[in-house]
Amino acid sequence: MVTNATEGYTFDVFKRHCASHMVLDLLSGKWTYLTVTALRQGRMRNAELARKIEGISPKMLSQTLRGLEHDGLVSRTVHAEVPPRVDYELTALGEELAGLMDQICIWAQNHVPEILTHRAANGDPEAQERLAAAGAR
Amino acid sequence: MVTNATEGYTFDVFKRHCASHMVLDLLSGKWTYLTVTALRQGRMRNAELARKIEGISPKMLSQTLRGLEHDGLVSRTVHAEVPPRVDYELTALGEELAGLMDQICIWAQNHVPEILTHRAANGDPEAQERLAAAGAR
DNA sequence: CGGTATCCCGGCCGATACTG
DNA sequence: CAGTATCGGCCGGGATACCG
Repeated sequence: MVTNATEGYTFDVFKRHCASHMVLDLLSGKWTYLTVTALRQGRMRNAELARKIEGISPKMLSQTLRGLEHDGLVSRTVHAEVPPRVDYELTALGEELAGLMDQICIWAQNHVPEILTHRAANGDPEAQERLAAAGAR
Repeated sequence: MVTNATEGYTFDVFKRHCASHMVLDLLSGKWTYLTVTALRQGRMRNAELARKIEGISPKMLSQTLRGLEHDGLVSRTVHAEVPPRVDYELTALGEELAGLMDQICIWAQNHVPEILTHRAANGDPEAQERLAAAGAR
């Protein structure tokens, strides 16, 4: 229920609240992000994706894709062949989201050193190690 | 280790890989997203944030903020007063990310019905319920 | 008021093994 | 090759109680 409901304000709060949860559902998965951005490169079959994402288990790939399909972000087309072949592709909806996600991905890429520095300054041993490794290279 | 390392290709893969994990670390938290976007409204104290985010426990708020501070996305300033007062504010770095996150948030807001429809079509009972409730209003 | 420590559960996710 | 079923560990995160 929407608690702080002043007149005329209710729906916006509701939308905010609802949207937030949707966003969380969409992003929360460990692999969702990688899968979506990987699919930006175009229609792709299962094995291809698995190779791109590197580290994902067949189970999680399948599971993630089903989740995305469930939300209408990814379309799945099965070809009646032997051996079986399945293609995945971003829908128009998914494409929009993927674009936004990619922005964040790019941002993250460009600021990795900066963030790493902050972490190291705050005593994160892993970050310090990474920085040292990067410096040594 | 980077497995599929062709010459000259290694570093990009490394960057991608590294960035991906950073992104995941940044976004994975259930509350990170909400906290960051909430902070977009400006400097704010703990209790204020707790009210804005609605549903977050003190523990998770604290924990999330510490994580963000750790990465240099949020600055924390303590005022020597009684009762104690602490302000949180996005850093320049955090502001950048917040802008991007907000894009996704807005996108999600605008596409809630669409996604809900997809989910309902795929037999998600909760989505069906929500749609019915929205329709009845 | 702001923050932490402790307990504990649900579910995410990985590994493995198996069907079509 | 695509996908599922099952088991199990791990940890995110909620509730509660407690310090400065």
